[in-house]
Amino acid sequence: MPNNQEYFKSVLKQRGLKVTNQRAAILEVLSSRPGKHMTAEEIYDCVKKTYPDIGLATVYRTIQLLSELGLIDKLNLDDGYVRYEIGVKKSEEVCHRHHHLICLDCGKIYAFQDDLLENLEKRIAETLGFEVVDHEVKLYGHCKKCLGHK
Amino acid sequence: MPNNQEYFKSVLKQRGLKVTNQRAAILEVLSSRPGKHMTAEEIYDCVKKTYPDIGLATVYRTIQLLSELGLIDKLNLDDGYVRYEIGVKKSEEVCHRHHHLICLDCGKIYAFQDDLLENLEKRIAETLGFEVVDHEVKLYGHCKKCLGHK
DNA sequence: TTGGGTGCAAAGGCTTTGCATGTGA
DNA sequence: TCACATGCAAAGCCTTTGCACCCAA
Repeated sequence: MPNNQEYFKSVLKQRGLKVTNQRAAILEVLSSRPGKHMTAEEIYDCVKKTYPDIGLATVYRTIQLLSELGLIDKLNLDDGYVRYEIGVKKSEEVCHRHHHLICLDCGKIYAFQDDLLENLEKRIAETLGFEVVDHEVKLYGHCKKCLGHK
Repeated sequence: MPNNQEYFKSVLKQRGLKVTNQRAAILEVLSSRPGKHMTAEEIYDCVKKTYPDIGLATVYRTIQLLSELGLIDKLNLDDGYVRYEIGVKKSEEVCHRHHHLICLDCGKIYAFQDDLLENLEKRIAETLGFEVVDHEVKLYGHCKKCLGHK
């Protein structure tokens, strides 16, 4: 994913931060697995294959940085792990975060986009005076595959 | 909230579990604060006023139990604490969980009900074959009060 | 050269668990 | 009576932090 790497480098330089092999390797791991939600430990294990000397602390520090830069998205499934996936934002415009379908049977996570919430947010702004700037939607249920197995 | 307490007792007995003072006290704390989202520590501090000998472990064990029984709802704001609030379910029918508006400025949490998601869920079932049974929606932004302060 | 970055180990902080004692039914 | 519940303290577990060394710019 050279696009991501180039953009990544420019953002870092812009902030006076350094482009290190570790940071590039971590971004590469996530970039090469779009839609995959990885824990810090999983990222650590993957990066170690190409960069054996990396430390877990660096992984934590880097995913926090990448998250702040908006390059990766955070997902919390309340199972004790915070997961990360490569961001889908392609422009500088406001990009509504995609939502997640979580299968209660197999644990698989599906993503979907929907603009339905825009109406809701508009209504909330009108009635409650609350200005929504971000949202997180998680739908739990049973996926097609697991329903078929019954 | 005698209604909650009665229902609570019947559910426990039904499962062969005991109605202890500690459990009743914890439920009472949450019942008397509808819409308030409390951490385990906050519940612990409140319960200690009426039941000084209670242990923090009991609070954790009880909120887990109450959550499994569907009497209280869990809310995770990703700040390191899991919060709980008294459930709003009043009947045995499927009751869609209410949603939360979280102010990024003052941290206050507002609740709202909306049936908008039903359309979305129906569409997801039709197009993806995914059967939604529960959902969690969090909207982040700026509340009326904080917007006024600017 | 040099200030940010990294690795390692230790510390943090919320939550769970083991075990002996207590108690509701 | 007796299985379930509680309190205390210790352990678990994910994540963060301190510090000396390293390295991209």
